[in-house]
Amino acid sequence: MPPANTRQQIVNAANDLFYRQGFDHTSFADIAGAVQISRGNFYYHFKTKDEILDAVIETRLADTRAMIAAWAADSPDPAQRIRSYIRILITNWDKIRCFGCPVGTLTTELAKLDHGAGRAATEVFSEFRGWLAEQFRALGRTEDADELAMQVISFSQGVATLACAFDDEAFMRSEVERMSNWLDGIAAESTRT
Amino acid sequence: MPPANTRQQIVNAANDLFYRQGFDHTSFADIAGAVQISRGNFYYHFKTKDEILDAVIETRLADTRAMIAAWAADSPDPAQRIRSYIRILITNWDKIRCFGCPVGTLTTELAKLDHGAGRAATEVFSEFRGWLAEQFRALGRTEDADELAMQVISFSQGVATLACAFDDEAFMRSEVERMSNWLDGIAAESTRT
DNA sequence: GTCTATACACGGATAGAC
DNA sequence: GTCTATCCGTGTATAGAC
Repeated sequence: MPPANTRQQIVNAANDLFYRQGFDHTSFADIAGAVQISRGNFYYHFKTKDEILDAVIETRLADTRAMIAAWAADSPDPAQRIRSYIRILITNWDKIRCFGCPVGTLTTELAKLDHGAGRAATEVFSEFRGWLAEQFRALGRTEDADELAMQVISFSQGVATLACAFDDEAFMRSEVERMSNWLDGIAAESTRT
Repeated sequence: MPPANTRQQIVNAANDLFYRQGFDHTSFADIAGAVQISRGNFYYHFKTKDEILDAVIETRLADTRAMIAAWAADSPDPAQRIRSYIRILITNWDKIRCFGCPVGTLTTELAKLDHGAGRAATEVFSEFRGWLAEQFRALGRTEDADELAMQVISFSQGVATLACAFDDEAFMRSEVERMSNWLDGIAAESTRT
């Protein structure tokens, strides 16, 4: 088949490398090597490294929206939908154990670099946050929906960070289980009324 | 007064810069500038950048032990001791809001760099983990003391990551409050027997 | 112990041929 | 659109004077 759009190949490779090595530590040479393209070439597609970062974040934002849409299509049950989010820890464990959460690690790296794209990177969190809050609202938690959404994301960030540091799958699994039980409790409250 | 040991000054400056800018992104020039020393000079004290990192981690480990000892001296009450840990989020908020947790962000960075010192960095987590588990054991939770310790650390990591991304002090404070209430519940169980 | 000078590789970025 | 060649700053690290 004809190779996909070179620009998109660059973004895909950068997306992966920024996750695995960090943004700052990833060089043009790294990306060029992954795409099998000459270093000089992709200045045709992107003028600066920051432009690549912007494109990567845009891609991640789109991927996030697609993932959320898929979860929404999977089940109409709000609790089940929230569970889908929590279970990313299991689904992506192979990568998370090595590199942590792509969203959390990028935002903190950009914070340390004092990089302007930090706000854009945080948008990915906001996407999850808004959608999770919707689900909690559907469970009758109109007052604290946003707070609960933040708690769920915070939970997953903590587990990702610690489970990666200790490379501890058992801890990750027991925490997912615990969170799932907590969710059952909230869902039960909502059906009781 | 006579300037403190140059070696220690270097380590202190590196400690701070590694936290604020990240290890990889901090150059010798940055450290030299902070210590007001010539670049060439501190090769007398450290042969490589990795050696500075080792010294920084050693310092952090010592600082952690000192902090724990201070908390232990502050109160004999295990619940209060655990609360001291949780309240770091408030105490160090000025820095955490900008740079996250020093321990969590360093371990994840070193994981991405595939740096050998990652294991040493994780030791700082282990120090907290062991001590927190002791406190939960003192509260009668002999079975799941270590798991609870991990939950507390995981909690603080999640809050640090999210509160930093959104620069949201209110969220951090409400979460510290929630965790504190959870702790009260555990402490109450222990006195009931 | 501290400095200056310098070696040398790698980083991002540009020019211009094909 | 893709390549080669190249510029220039910065990064780690060394040599050697003081």
